[in-house]
Amino acid sequence: MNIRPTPTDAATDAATPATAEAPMPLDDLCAGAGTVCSARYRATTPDRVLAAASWLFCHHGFQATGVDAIARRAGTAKTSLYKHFGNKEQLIEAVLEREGAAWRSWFFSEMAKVEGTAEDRLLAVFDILGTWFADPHFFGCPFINALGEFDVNNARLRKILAAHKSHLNGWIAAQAEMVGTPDPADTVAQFTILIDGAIVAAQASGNPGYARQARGLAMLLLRSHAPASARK
Amino acid sequence: MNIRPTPTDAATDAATPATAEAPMPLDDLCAGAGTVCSARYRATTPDRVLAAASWLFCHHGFQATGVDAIARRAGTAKTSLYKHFGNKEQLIEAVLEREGAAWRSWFFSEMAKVEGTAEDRLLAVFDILGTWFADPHFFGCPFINALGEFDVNNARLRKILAAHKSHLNGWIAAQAEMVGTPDPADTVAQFTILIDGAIVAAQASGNPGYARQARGLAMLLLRSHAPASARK
DNA sequence: AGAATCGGATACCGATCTGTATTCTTTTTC
DNA sequence: GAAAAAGAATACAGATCGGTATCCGATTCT
Repeated sequence: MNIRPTPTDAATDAATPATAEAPMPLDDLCAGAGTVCSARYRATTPDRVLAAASWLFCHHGFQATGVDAIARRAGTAKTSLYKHFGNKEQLIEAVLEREGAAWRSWFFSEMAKVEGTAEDRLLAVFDILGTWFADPHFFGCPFINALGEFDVNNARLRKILAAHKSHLNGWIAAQAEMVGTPDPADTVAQFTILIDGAIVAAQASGNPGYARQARGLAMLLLRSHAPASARK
Repeated sequence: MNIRPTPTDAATDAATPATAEAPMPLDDLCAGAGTVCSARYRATTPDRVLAAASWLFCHHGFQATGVDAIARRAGTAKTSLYKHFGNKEQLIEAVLEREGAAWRSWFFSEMAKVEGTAEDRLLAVFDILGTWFADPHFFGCPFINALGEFDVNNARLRKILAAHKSHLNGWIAAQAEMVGTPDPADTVAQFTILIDGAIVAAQASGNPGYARQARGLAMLLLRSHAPASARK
């Protein structure tokens, strides 16, 4: 058991194999980093740092990842990293904010492909989650992971988390109103449970199938009120 | 924002206020540590260490908690800690195992008070979760928190996690068979989503009400098959 | 061409980390 | 009461942490 990254990870953690040659391409830098990949950062130094930090944070945790390792993987100097982000805390915040933005961007672009009613869209949430879970390098939601790692009383972090959640929740509430659920706020809370539960269950088990189970529960929920009406 | 424990935490983190006097009573040692409290460790040195480690791990995370801080809070010497647990990894494993055992002991003792059918017991799961969430020092499930903090490929940790989950899942499966759900394995998976989702949602929001929402979803699920029959 | 900015390389600082060695005191056990 | 085990106190080792200072090369802009 390893708290720190295993020795075998060194090859993938570092962008270059000890001998400095050409820097790792961006696509490789964030390979298997889930939502990060969809961001397609431009190849500026800050972007490379963010991509490298995302990968390492998600694979080894925030506290366990050192600044030196991030700079090494990004193929940049620690000096530059600090020049752009100030300190590690602000880097973590920047990573979370960009992770959230990248995830939402990906999610809603997938959702834009869905045709049908608001109910169809609400159910499609879990189909999209399923493709996320099926990524071989799926590591769970960075926000949920950060939730357990940092102190409970961390205002800045909880603010970033709340902002991310409110984006999705606002959309769900709008769909719920279209469907005509008796209390959209309740629907949002119930979907929160289903989404977070599916994420954690999939992460813990490595089984993407929980997305389908959550979808089944959501369908049950939507069918429970309004037996056949409420279509928009 | 503080990654490391805030300076103001020092007063509660340390068992003694810098000047070594009488060691902190065990009840205070694990005050507000949620499930740990229910364990009621005996006052031996290993037990004190486990209680102190649980409290600190849950409040500040595993990686962010140093061995020195654990020994300080336990009112013991670091030497004794290492004599009993070998190293920090084994201490973490011991803490998780004991946390799991304590939680299950508490959970099933609460469940023993529930009268009624298997369906009633399955719904009572969320009432019990609700009392857990309502603890002012509720910090989420230590296993879920550990999931995000440690490396994905951590065999020992995942084994402990799986063992904990299988205890609860086995019980749920038994109840599901009594109720007569079409596929008990499906029911277990769906309850996993509801339970984990409620835990994470309550942790993220600080609102214990998610237990009730999850209970509502569970009731919907149980009522969906077998319209009026299947009582045992 | 000259100036200015950006970024890489390296060494370093103080603090903290896990873990150990040593010494002494207390408690248990026979 | 003596032997033995357990624990406290202290200091320390080696490594790594976050963060900074300095220097130098390359690029860009006017």
